[in-house]
Amino acid sequence: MFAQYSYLDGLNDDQLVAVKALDGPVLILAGAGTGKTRVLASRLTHILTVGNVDPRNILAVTFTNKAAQEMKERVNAVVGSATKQICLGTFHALCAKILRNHAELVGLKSNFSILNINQQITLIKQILQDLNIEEKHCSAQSVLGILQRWKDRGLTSDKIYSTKFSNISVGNPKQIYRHYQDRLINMNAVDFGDLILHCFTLFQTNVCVLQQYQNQFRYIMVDEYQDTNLVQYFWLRLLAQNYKNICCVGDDDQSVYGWRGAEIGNIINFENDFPGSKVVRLEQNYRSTSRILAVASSVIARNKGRLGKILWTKGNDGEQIIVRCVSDNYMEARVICERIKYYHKTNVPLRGIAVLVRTGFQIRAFEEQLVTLGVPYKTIGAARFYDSKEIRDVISYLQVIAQPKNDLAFERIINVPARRIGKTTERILFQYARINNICLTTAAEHIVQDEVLKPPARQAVSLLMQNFARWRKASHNDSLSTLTNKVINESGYIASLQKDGSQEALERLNNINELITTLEKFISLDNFLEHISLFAEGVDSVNFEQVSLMTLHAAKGLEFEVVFLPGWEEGIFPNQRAIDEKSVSALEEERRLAYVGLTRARKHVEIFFATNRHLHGVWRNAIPSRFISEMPVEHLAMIGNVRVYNANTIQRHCDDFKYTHKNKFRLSSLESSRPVNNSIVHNSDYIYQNHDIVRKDNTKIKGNLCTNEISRFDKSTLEERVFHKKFGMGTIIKADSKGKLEVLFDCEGTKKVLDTFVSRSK
DNA sequence: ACACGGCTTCTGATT
DNA sequence: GAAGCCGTGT
Repeated sequence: MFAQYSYLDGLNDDQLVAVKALDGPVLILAGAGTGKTRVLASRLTHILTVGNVDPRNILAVTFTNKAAQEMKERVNAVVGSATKQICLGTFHALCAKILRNHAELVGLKSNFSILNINQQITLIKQILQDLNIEEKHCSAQSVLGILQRWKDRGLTSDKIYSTKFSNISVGNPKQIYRHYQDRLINMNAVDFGDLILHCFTLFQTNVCVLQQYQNQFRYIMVDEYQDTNLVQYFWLRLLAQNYKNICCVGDDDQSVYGWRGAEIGNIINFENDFPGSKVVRLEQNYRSTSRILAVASSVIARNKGRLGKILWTKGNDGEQIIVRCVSDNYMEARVICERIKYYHKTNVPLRGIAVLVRTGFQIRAFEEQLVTLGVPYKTIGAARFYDSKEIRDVISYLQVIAQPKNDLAFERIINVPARRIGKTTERILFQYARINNICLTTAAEHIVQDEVLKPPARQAVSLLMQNFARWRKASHNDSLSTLTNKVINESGYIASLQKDGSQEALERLNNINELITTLEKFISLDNFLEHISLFAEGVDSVNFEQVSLMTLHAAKGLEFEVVFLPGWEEGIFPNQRAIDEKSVSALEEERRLAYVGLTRARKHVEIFFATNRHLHGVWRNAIPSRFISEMPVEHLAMIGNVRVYNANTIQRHCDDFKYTHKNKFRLSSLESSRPVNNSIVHNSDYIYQNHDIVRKDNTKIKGNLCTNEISRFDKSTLEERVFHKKFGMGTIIKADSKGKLEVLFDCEGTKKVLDTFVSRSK
C-alpha cells in the first residue's frame, strides 16, 4: 500500500516496520551499520507524507551537531524546503532556543551568555577563593565535575540533600553549587548543563509553557538515545506526555558517553518507561565483512547487561584483521602512513581511510607524518580554531558588547592589550561590583564618576567604557565584520600585535583575519555568539580526497573502507582512568568504544600497539590491550613481536600500578613482562645506549627509557653530587621519596629542584 | 606593570 | 613537550 513512496524502496522488513510505526512509543534498536540514519530520515518523511503532519509539529533531537546536520541533509533530499521548519537540533541547541523565548521565567534575560569550559573553571576558582577554600583540597575541575553530574541528573541546588556523590574533602559542595548558580544568574549566563536543566525547570514550573510545546510536538524523534542523560530523559517524557508519539533510536552497545552523565539505563528501561511501546530490532548489517562483525561481536559479548542483538550480513568473509606490534609511537605513525599509501595505491580513495584514536593527543603524531609525506588529511576534534588566544580575546570583546553582564569576558580583555588597568584597579573594580551586587560593566561606569580611582587609572577605565558604549551603538547598524574591524582597531589590539612583530604575532593577525572572513556568514552578532557556544567545530571542509584523523567518539556514526586503530595498549586503550576506577562499568564503556571502532570499517581493520610510548615527555613501556585477547585468533593476522596477554595477567599487572601522588602512577614490578628492551635493541632505527634511546639518524634524543621508577634519590643519597642544566654542579641537602630535592649549588646557592631536572654526577 | 624562571599540569571523549 | 600558573625581581 506504500509502494508509491520511493523513499521506502530498498528497505528491509525490519526497517519498514520501524518506518511505518508512527503512533505510540517506539524503540528502534539499531546495531552498527544497519541503516539507522536512513530509517530515521525515511520515517520523518513518512510522517510528513502519510501522516500529513505540519513540519512544525515535529521535534527531532540528536546528540551531536554532526548527526543533526546529516539528518537535515537526508530529509532535505526527500522533502525539500519543509525540512527547515522541522524543529531539528541537538538537545542543547533546542533548549537554548526555547530558553531564549522564556528566559525571564527562570531569572535570565534572553541575551544570556553560554559559558565555555574555561569560563566555568574560572568562575569556580573565584567562588572557591570567595569561600576561602584552598584549591589544594578540592580542584576547580573536580568541583565542576560534581556540579555537572548533579545537573545531568536534574538536581538543582535546592534538591541536594546529601553530598554522598562528592569526594570533596573541604568545603560544602551544596554551598559552592548555590554560589555558582547565583553568580551565573548575576552575569546573565548559563553553562551547558543549565541549558537543559533550566528548560526542564521552566516546563515543570510553568504549565502553560509546557502545554504549548506538548501540543506543538505531535511527533518526537530522538537519535542516539543511549547517550541521553537523566534530565534529558525527564525533559523528553514531559514533552511526550500529550501525544505519546515518541520514537527513540539507539544502540546500547554504542553508549560511550557515560562520563558525561549518559544513562545507559534510559535505553535499557525504555519498555518500562513508556508503557505500550513497540520495540524494533535492526540487525542486518550493510557495512562490514563478516570477519569484522565476528571480531566486533566477540569483543562486545564480554559486556554484561546488554539488550542483545545479533548482527549478520549477506556480505563476504573478507580479510583477517591485522594486529601489528611496533616498537614505539613514532614507528606506529610511520607504519600507518605507509599503509595508507599502500591502500591508496590499490585504489582506495583517501576519504575512505580513517585513523581512529582513543585520545586527542595521539592525532598529532599522524598529522606530522602525513604532512611530511604530503598526504592530505582532515582532523575532527583536535585543537580548535576558536580556542586560540587571539580569537578568544576578540570574541570576548564581542561578548561584552552583546552581553554587557558577561563579567568573565570583560575580565579577560579589561587590560588586553595593556592599557594601564593593573591588578590594583581591577581589584577595586571587582570589590565595588561585588559589594553593590552589580556586573563589572555597570561597576566600571559608576566608578569613573567617583574619586575612588587615581586619575590615570580612572582615565583608562573611562576610555574603555566610552569605547564600549560606542561599539554597542554601532553593533545595531554595522555588519558583523565592520563592527569587529572597528573593535580590533580602536581597542589597539591590532596595533599591539603589529608592534610585537614576531612570527607568532603575525600568525595571530592571520587568524584574526580568518575570523573576520568567517563572520560574513552570520546574520547577527547574537547568531554568531550562539553558534560558537554550541558548535565545537567550524564548517567542515568539503571532504574530498582526505584521510580522516579523529577520536573514536567523533567517529561514531561514520564508516570507512579502511580503519586504522592505533594505541591498543593498556593505559591508552583501555584508558588508564577506566582501569583505575576498577569498576566493571568503566571498562565496559571502553569495550563499547572498541566495538564502535571496529564496526566503522567496511573491509579492512588494522590494529596497532607500540611496546614503548613517549608520553608527557617521558618514555613508558606498555603491554597490549586486553581487547586484543578478546578477539578470536582465527580472524586475526598477527604481525611483529606480538605477545598477547590474557585478561588475568593484565589484571595482575594493573594491580601493580601504584599511586604515588595524584595522577602519576609508577610501575613497581613489571620486570618479567617487559618486551621493552628487546624490541628496542632489535629495532634497526634505534640504538639503545646507557638507558637512553638514541635515534640512529640522530634526530632526537628523548628522555630515559625507564623513568617510571621511584625517585632515584632519598635520605641515603644526601651529600651526593648532581648536575643541573641551569644551575650547574651541586650537593643534595634534602630529598623526599617523591622526587623533590633541595640542592646546594656551587654557584647559585640553595634551590628546590625536581629529581627529573638533575642528573647524577659520576 | 610586566618579564622571567621554575614548576605543574595536561592527555578522557563533547555539548 | 607545550601551555599555563604563580612567585619573584626589576
